[in-house]
This record gives sequence, C-alpha cells and structure tokens, in this order.
Amino acid sequence: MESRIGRMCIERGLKMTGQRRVIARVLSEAQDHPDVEELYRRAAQLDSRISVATVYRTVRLLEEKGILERRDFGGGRARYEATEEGDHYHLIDVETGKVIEFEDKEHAELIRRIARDLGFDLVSHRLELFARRRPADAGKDTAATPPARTGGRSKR
Amino acid sequence: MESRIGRMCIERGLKMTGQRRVIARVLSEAQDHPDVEELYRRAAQLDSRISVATVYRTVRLLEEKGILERRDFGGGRARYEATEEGDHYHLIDVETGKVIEFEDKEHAELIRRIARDLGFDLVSHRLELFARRRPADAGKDTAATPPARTGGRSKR
DNA sequence: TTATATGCAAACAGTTTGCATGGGT
DNA sequence: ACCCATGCAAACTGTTTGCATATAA
Repeated sequence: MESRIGRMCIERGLKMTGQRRVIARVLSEAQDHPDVEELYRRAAQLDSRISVATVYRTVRLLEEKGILERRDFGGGRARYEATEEGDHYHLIDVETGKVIEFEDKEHAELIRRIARDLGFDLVSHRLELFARRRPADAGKDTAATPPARTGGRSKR
Repeated sequence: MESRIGRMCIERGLKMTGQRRVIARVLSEAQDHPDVEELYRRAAQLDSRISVATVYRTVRLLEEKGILERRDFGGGRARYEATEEGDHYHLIDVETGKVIEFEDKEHAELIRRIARDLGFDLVSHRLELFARRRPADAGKDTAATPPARTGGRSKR
C-alpha cells in the first residue's frame, strides 16, 4: 500500500502527509527523469489538493535525505530520479531528448585516478553524453540493431 | 590594440562597438571562468557605458559564433571561457570553488566508445569533477607537493 | 497538543526582451 | 543613411519563502 519511496520516507522518520505519499508514489512509479512540473502534473492527477510549492519542498527534502538525486540535463529545469545502487550515467539523445542510462566501471576508475593525480580526492562528479542515434550502418545489411533501450541500464 | 577575441569578432564580420571591444578584451584577459556579473564588473571598470543586458547579449552572440563556451559549474550562473583547441575538463575544488583544468585523451576515447557501443555518435558531453584537495599525505614528510596549478592545463 | 507541512501569492535570481535611442559601416 | 547594437526597465522562468491554516504524531 505504501510505495517504495514512501517506505523509505517512513524509515527516515518523515511525517507522512497525504501529499508526500502521493509524491512518493509518483516518484516510485516514474521510469524516467521528470522535472518538478511533470511531477506536479502526475501528482495532481492522483490528488488535486497539492501545490507546486509542496512538490519543490518535498523533492528538496528527499534529496537531502539521499532518497532522490537531482540531475541537470540542460534545459534549465532540474530533473529527479530515485537514488540507486552504483553510479550510472546518462546519454541524452539530442534529437528526441530521450535519456539512456548506462554504467561504466572503467570510467568510474578513470576519473578517480585523474583526481588523485591532480592531488585531490574525488567527492562527486557529473557526466552527460549528448549524442545522435547512429544511422543504421550502411555496411551491415540484415545485422541486428544493438538494442539500446531507454530506461534499461546498460552494463559495460 | 585589438584583443585576441576582438580580432576573432572582426574575422567573423561582427560590428565592433565600443562595448563589444571592451567585453572582448575582458574575455581575452580572463584567466578564469567568469560569470556574466563578473564580466560586467570588469567591463564596467574599463568603460562605464555598458549594461548587463549587453554583456548577456554579447556573451550569447560569441557563444553562437563558437568564440566562447558556456559552462555550468553549479551555483546557478553560467560561466564562460574562450574556446580553445582540444577538449579539456574541469575539476572544481569543493572547498575553495577554484577550477582546475586538465586534459585526458583516455577519457575522450572512452566516452566516444561508450556512445558508439550504445548505438550513438557522440555530439558533445559534459564532465565535471568535484573534489577535495588531498591532505598532504602523512607518509611523505618533506616531499614536494604535486603542483596542481589553477589556470594551467595538466596533460595526461 | 504541538510541531511541522501545506497553499497561496509574493519574492527571488538569472536571464531575456520590447522599445526608443545611439552609433558603426 | 541604414541597420544593427545599446540602455533601460519590464517580462519571464525556475525556484524559494513568509504567513496563516491544516494535519500527522
């Protein structure tokens, strides 16, 4: 009955108001990286007694609690996703705006080493790739197109 | 007499007004990554007949012309630097806010490969490292501290 | 019951823009 | 002379906040 993120809120002793429960549910069910306005739209659909201000406040609270992560994919508005195990990165399709997630151990190690070489300990980082879907290679006729799936997570 | 960036403006046929010349000079002389307000401050010091609006307009124009690059190091304001040969990245000292530039061929190749593996051609990307200066390793007593110099460019 | 969360609208920060004027070419 | 650039202030966008009210614990 309580959404995954709703449960996390309770674990951390947050007061569970009606609007928080709704927002938590929307976040739990989101398969994408919605911005505040989109969250508000989805939440208001479930319970109209909700204001954008509350969404902003909730989203900030959950970020402070480590439940949510804020992203900036350009376009001016912050976008949110539930915190998950292990770093992952985002590739943004410049044509469609679609976001594809991927993991990359090699990259994680590389940047840690770079920071270290410069005399620093890495605290956090930001990586976004902006790319264009490669036109189906003229060379391979019937070859299967690699299935880069939005929302799924590609391991490397 | 004309600053480096001023010359680039002329090459691209931009009308050289007094304020553009001043802004171009400020940009040419900047060793850091100033935001608009800072650019405005420096420009106004050379010629008070300048407004923030003009700085915003100029900075946007120069970005469109490929003369400038806009950066986002967090903190809400866009920061600018002259376009230079070859990609480079930024490490932001979380204590001081200082920005250290570095190059890394390996990283450049890695992300290109990642995009390709996902079925994309890399268009652009964003990488920022946030890090904390490593406390002088307790192990090495008199050893020289590695010279990670702000402003300089570390090659790897 | 009591502290905290909410709605509303006003405040904010960074940036853009409409319009009349000024200035390069 | 012509068109573009500028200044000014008002507009805009995303986000935060003060205050009176509502609500979970």
